[in-house]
Amino acid sequence: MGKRSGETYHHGNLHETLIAAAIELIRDKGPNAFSLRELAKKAGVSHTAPYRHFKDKNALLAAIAETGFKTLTERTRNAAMQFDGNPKQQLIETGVAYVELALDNPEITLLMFGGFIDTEKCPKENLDSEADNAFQGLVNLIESGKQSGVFRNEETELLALATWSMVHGLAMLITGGQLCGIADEPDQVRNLSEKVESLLMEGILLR
Amino acid sequence: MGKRSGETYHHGNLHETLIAAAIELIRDKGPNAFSLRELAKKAGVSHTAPYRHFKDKNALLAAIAETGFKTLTERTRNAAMQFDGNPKQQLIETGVAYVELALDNPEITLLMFGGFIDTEKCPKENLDSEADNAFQGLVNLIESGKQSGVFRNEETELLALATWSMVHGLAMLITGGQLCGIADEPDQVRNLSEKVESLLMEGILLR
DNA sequence: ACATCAATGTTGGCAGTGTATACATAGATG
DNA sequence: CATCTATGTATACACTGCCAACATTGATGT
Repeated sequence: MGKRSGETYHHGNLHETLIAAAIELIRDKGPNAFSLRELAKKAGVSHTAPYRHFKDKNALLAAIAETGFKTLTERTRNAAMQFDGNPKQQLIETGVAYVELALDNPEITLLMFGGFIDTEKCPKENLDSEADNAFQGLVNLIESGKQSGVFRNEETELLALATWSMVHGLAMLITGGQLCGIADEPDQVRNLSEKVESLLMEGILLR
Repeated sequence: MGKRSGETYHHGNLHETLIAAAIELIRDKGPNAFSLRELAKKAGVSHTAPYRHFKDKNALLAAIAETGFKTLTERTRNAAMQFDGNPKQQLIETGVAYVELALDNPEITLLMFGGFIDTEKCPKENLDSEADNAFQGLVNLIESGKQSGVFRNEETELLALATWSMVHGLAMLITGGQLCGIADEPDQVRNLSEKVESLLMEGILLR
């Protein structure tokens, strides 16, 4: 008998509920101050119920980071799609999307890249399969840009890595609070992202 | 009278001892698994002794991050000094030093930039005074490079931010394990740093 | 020289944490 | 309808950060 959800012994879909509630908690209090017991209370279950769905706290955090990588892939892909056929603009918009996502979700971004999650050795397996997806989109974009003669004929992986480093660095500086006063508001961030990436395109050397 | 350090009731210089021991612990187990009580045991004092020297755990972490920023400033400045009069090389070596420091101290780097420390709002005060120092060195370097006609005549802060983002992003990707297999060994890292920064110099657009 | 004090260290305790173990419930399956 | 398995609960333990009360000591002033 299912009177109202929450009154039954079995929750129904604790798994997704936990992830959603955890994201909320992390948004509020940061990835550090996040506790499984508080999460369980928020979800209305006993404090050991989450262990039926996640091996341990780390696994839950990894699942959340995974969703973060998914939306990162989505958003950057969408941004690129809107300027199909214009690789330069695509690259810029991809970067802007990357940085803007970080600005929108600073705590989740820290969770994704801040070393909160123990990924044994090199995270080539589960978690970073998604991170690789985002990177792969960048690689494809650059490859096609090279073939249409927009980008230099350097190793594609290198060009992609440079671009990734640039936007990732900007994103992490912002979420880490290092750019307070310079990049607080969304329009500041977009403006900065565009300028910085233009520099990467044009180079900073005088010619 | 100081028979041997450790046998006296008063430790003598717990402050520095704690910081040093804490750095060791963090290196071993990461900034997340670091506990004050274990630190106290390692230092040979009771589990509340650290509170005589640091307001709370966060303050201790902040102090450690501070030392990290100090060595970052030192190392990058040294790297730049070795190529005085050659702004382009200076910029490259500064970046390499930045990334290499992160590779040498991944856990401390995560502590510095990974959002482990609660810095109230914008960390303009204590902690980031040092971070600003490192950035200021970069600004000076670029300013002089502009005046000697090596760098483009763009806003100095923007050029500096672009450079910083680039190396910071590369550093964080490495410490975050995102570049496993690509940048594990020191020589790989140096090589990658140089190439990536060269790209920033020359630009990635075909011309 | 001695009393006083502030700095530094210790003991004990509390609430909160992650997680292991044993038990309870209920939806699915034969 | 019996049984199995997935899911949730209760209890317990070691550990954590931190607070309050107390102990020790080197420095200070008279």
